[in-house]
Amino acid sequence: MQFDDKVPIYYQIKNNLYHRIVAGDLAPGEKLPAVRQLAVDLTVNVNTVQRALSEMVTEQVLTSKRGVGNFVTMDTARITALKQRLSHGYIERLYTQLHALRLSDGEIVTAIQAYITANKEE
Amino acid sequence: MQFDDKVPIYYQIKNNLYHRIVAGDLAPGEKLPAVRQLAVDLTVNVNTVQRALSEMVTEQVLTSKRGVGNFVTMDTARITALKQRLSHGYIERLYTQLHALRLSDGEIVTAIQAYITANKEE
DNA sequence: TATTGTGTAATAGAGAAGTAGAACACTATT
DNA sequence: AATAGTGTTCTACTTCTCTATTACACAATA
Repeated sequence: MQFDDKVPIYYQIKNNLYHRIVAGDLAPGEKLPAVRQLAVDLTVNVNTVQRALSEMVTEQVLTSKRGVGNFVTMDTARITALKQRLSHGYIERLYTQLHALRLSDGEIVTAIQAYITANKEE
Repeated sequence: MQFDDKVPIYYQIKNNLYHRIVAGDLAPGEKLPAVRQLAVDLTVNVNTVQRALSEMVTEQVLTSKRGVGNFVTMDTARITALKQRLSHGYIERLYTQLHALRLSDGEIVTAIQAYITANKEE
C-alpha cells in the first residue's frame, strides 16, 4: 500500500480498511491480522496501526478482544451504512470540485462517462 | 475559507487558487492581492501563503515581480491544461474509490446522476 | 530622495504525526 | 505453570507544518 504524504498515514489506513470491509474482502466477524503483522505488511509502525484501529473500534466498525485480536463488526447494517456514507461523500466531493471548475451538471456526467469509456479500451 | 486539518494549509491554498484561476474568477494577467493581505484574508501566516505562491510560480501558473506583486499567468493554454489536469484527477480518484467499494461502471454513473437529481430539487 | 507597498528570506518555537523500543495486560495452548 | 501470541500503553526522538517576528530587496511615487 502506498501512501499520500499530504494526509496522515493512520487516516489512510482507516480508509483502506473501510474499503476492504465494505468490499467484503474482510467479512463481518472476520479476524484481522495481528497489529504487528499489519505494521510489517504496511511498512509502518505498530503505533500508527494501533491509532487507526482504535479509532475504528470507537466507531464500532471493529471490535477488539485483548489478547485475542481485532474483528470486523457483525453488524451488517453498520457496514451498509458505512458504504453509503463513503460513496455519498466521495460523490459529493467530486461534484463540488468540478462545480468549482465551472463544469455544468451535464458536463460532469459527460466527463465521467468519457472517462469510463476511455478506461474500458485499455 | 475553512481548512481541512488533515491536509497542509499551504496545499489547500494552492488548490483554492487553482480553482479561482480555472474558473476565471482570477483572470490571466490579473494581479493577486498582496501576500500580507492574503494572509489576513485567510487568517494564516505570510510564510504559509508564500509557500503556496512560490510553488505556483515554479509551476508557472503564477509569475512574480519583486516589489510589485504576483500575477496570474498570461498563458491561457497553461490554464486550460491545468483545468484538464484537475478535473481528470478528480474523476480518476472518484472512480478508483467507488470501484474499491465494488460499484460497477453502470452503478457509478447512476449514483452520480441520482446525486445531481436529488441536488436540483433542494 | 524619502516613504510606502510589495515580494523574499531567515530564525526560533510550538504542535502533530510518525518511528523506535520497551513494557504491561490478557488469552490460548502446551 | 510456562510459553507464545495478542492488544495496549508509554517515553523519547525526528520531521514536517505552521506561526511569529524580523530583516532585506525592489518598485512606485510623492
